Amino acid sequence: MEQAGHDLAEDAGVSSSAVDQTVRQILDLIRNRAMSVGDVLPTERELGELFGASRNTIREALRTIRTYGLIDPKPRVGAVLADRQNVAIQNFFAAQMDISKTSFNDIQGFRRIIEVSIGDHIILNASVAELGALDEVNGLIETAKDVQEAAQRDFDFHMALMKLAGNRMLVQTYQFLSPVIQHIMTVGKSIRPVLGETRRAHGEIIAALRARDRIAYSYLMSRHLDFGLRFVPDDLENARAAPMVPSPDMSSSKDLPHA
Amino acid sequence: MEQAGHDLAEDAGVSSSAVDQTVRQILDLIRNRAMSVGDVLPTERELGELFGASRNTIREALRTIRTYGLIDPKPRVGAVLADRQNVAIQNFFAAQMDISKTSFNDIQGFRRIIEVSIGDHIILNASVAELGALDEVNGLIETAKDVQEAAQRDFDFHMALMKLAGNRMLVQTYQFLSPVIQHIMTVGKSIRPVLGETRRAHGEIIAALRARDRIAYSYLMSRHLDFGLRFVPDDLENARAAPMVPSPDMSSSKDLPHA
DNA sequence: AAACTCTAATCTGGTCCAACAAATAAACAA
DNA sequence: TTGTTTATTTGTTGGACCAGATTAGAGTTT
Repeated sequence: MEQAGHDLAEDAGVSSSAVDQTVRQILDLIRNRAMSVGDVLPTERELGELFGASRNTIREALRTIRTYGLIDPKPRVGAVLADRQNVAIQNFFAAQMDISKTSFNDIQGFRRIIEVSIGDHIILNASVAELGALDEVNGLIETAKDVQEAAQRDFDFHMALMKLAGNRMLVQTYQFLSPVIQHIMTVGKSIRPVLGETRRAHGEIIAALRARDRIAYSYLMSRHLDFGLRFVPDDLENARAAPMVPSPDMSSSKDLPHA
Repeated sequence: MEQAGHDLAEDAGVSSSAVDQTVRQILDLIRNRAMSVGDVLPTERELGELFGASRNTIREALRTIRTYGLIDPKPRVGAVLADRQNVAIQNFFAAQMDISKTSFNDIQGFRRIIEVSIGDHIILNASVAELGALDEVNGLIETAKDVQEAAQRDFDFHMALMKLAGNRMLVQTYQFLSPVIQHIMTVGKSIRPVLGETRRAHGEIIAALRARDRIAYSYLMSRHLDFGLRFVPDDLENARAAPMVPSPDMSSSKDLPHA
């Protein structure tokens, strides 16, 4: 049976499909040329000539890279290196159909494991000034105009905590999960909007950190996360009302600054 | 900084590209027919006729769904509904994160945070039989013929622990880091090969779990990780592990070092 | 007649090709 | 400056062929 027990790279056959090879080649191209966001890839025809593949093959490879949120093709310009992984990840999770209970519980459980246990690191690393900045971030929560912005502020606070732990892998992982976490927050807040309570809970957490009280931190953070999760329904089906299922790809969304 | 413009919910994508529409249609098809893993989608030609799109468009849409890990096309059969999100999520991981920018200390610190704090979850979730299986995995360590295999066995033990915690996100994250972790282990063991000590330390950890003693687990695991880290030099720049370039799709995921 | 073997037709995804449509950056004209 | 044209690029289509696996069937053997 197909079980996850096996390691990846079992057959490691050198012969993969032309599209897969092209994906690798394009990613290598991006890496070797040290391209960054905003740069444009060669045109599809040029890539085809470069790698000896037809334009259809190139397009399928670009479609994969595009699904990762790494590029955003524009007519007349080419594929622009993009930074839309958050949208891509959101689409990824939205495409999973059994996303309802298990996956969200997994992610919340993952948060719980991480956030509760970083107290020690924050206590060791964070300065008084940094804790003050935390207070400032927390204060913004109640200025949110709508549910989505409130979720954004809430997430900002937890992300600020992550950063204080002083571990980049931690921050990257949390960043990776940010679309889903914010979605969970949005759903929870739209069901039960209690910005004041959230702010107070965050404040208590900050106070525990100021007192360098790791026991209090663990308790308060654990309680805070449990409380938030309580109001997330088991079936997130109606959650589709929230902006969880945008266009499958990024579809060159124009980021109008004011619209 | 992240651009604050959240464009997710605004236009709801009334007029997206044909490929994007097709992706949605195929996903809807899967949902409406209540298809599950193992079922086969209609052929590309049939889908094209069904949705009024050319086969190339269908193929690009399928390529996206494939990148999500939802299907696994097989010649002469069709696109089989698959359950390869674990591989897919790793590719998304790799596409977003630049491991090279995180130091090995970051990754070890990340391990420490996770592995030390999952004791509670293992104590709650793991049965006696599962702890016995853990013993079995641990016993294989001293059968390793070379350093690399020893690192593999060592990693297997820690991965088995992760799985006992009962959180898939955790397992996927650990799986994603496996090349780097195993590399660290390999370096450490080649500097100071102490398979017996490792096995004994693991045994103590298992004993703590059997006794449902969370304090002992935290202490022993923490000591174990610190001990292993002590013999890893700080700069592992020259000895990079496998590159973290994502395998394009799930088909035959291979982590061959380039060059 | 029934069972087995080998072969050819058939169906699938994988790849390629040529063309046209739509969008738009850039050059150009008013 | 403003509107228009042009050229280039992606988006989409319809077709073609290939490699490989499955299937149907003819032929052979029991």
